[in-house]
Amino acid sequence: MAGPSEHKDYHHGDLRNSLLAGAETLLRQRGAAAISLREVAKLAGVSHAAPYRHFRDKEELLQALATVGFKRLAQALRDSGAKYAHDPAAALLHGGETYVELAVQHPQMTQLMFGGVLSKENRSLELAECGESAFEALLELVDLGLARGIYRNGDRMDTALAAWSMMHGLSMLIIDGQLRDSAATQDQIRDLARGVGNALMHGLLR
Amino acid sequence: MAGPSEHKDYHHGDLRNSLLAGAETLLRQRGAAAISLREVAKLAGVSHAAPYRHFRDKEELLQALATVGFKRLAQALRDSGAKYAHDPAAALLHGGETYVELAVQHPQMTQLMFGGVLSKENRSLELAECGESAFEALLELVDLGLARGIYRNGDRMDTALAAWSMMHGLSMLIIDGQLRDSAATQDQIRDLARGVGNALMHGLLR
DNA sequence: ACCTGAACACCGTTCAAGT
DNA sequence: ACCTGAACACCGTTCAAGT
Repeated sequence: MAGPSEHKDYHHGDLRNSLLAGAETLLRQRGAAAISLREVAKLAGVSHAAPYRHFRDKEELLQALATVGFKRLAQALRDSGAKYAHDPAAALLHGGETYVELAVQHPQMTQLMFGGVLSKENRSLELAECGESAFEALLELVDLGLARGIYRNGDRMDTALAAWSMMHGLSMLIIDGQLRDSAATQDQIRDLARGVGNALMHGLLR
Repeated sequence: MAGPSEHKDYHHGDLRNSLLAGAETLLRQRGAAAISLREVAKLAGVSHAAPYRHFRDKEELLQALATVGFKRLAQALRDSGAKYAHDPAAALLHGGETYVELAVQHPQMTQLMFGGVLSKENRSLELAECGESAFEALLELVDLGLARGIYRNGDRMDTALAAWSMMHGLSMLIIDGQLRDSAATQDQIRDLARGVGNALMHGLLR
């Protein structure tokens, strides 16, 4: 578990990953806004200027961190597709539930990914790719249903966007504390996700 | 247009509102994260310690600013209800479109209101009341439809939450730039809102 | 190559002091 | 009552200098 180098001069063989690990700790503990490059450097046992050898600026470190979140999300959605391949409606519903549960379990990460923390321009290629990969995982869930003809609308984008909006909106409302009274426990959150999932599938109208 | 006082000693009869106006300017120009109390004070022509006479800390100023946004939102939803009182489905759809348009027109304000900028605890009474007032305006839109029996689910909370989640999610995805390609123009945004509104009303399933 | 330490221009917040 | 100016402990970023 010790560092790969025995020299005293350079404390790290892999400072970049040490910095990312420290940043994720701060993210979990105190949120994206409380991540300071100087504290991340201190956690890694290095001077406050050292991070600039590995990241152009703070933004680049935050983008690298958000990438982890998008990878996690894409994987979870693909798992839903694999698990319910025989029942495409259940696959989409389960994917939605998973989306909300993941967001609520990692609220700070979700806010970093979707909360306007990162600049809209200058997004790194890797971040863009991981975001698109997560969206593609959703599209594949939709395609399962389209292949069986279960959806009213044949446009995969329309169907995917409606599902994404519904589950994303519920997630953000819970995370931001707008539903504090009715989303306190994990059971309540699952029920909320199922409720809006049901409305998504069958519609509000009689 | 000049200050209400002729004295040179105190530049403001209403420093509190001058500070709020300056903060809103910074919010629009550069986002919530870029609001600094020191710059707000400079915009009002006052020392950097003066704001502390009117706000306990930066958080309190930001909360006062977010209150304005919630009032605007509540009013817009009530207008939809008044305009389409005879057609409750249209009222809810129009309310949803308005929600998205308002969010896209004021992205920085929306992120201040819903983006995890404000602390979840210590929310001022006024902010909480304005948030609840906006939610009540949504519930009244739902009640119009319940009175005519148009909804499958008789629970007003379930219906309201599904509608809110859908429109809130779409708004946040657009604002955060996740739909950059397909939400560039105002017309495209209206079409997206109508598309998910249609899915909300009729459901994804055939 | 990789890191340090000083420096610069910022922050939020506090507090004695002025009028 | 209302505001100022100095002070403190932080920031992100840059850069000459060390090994």
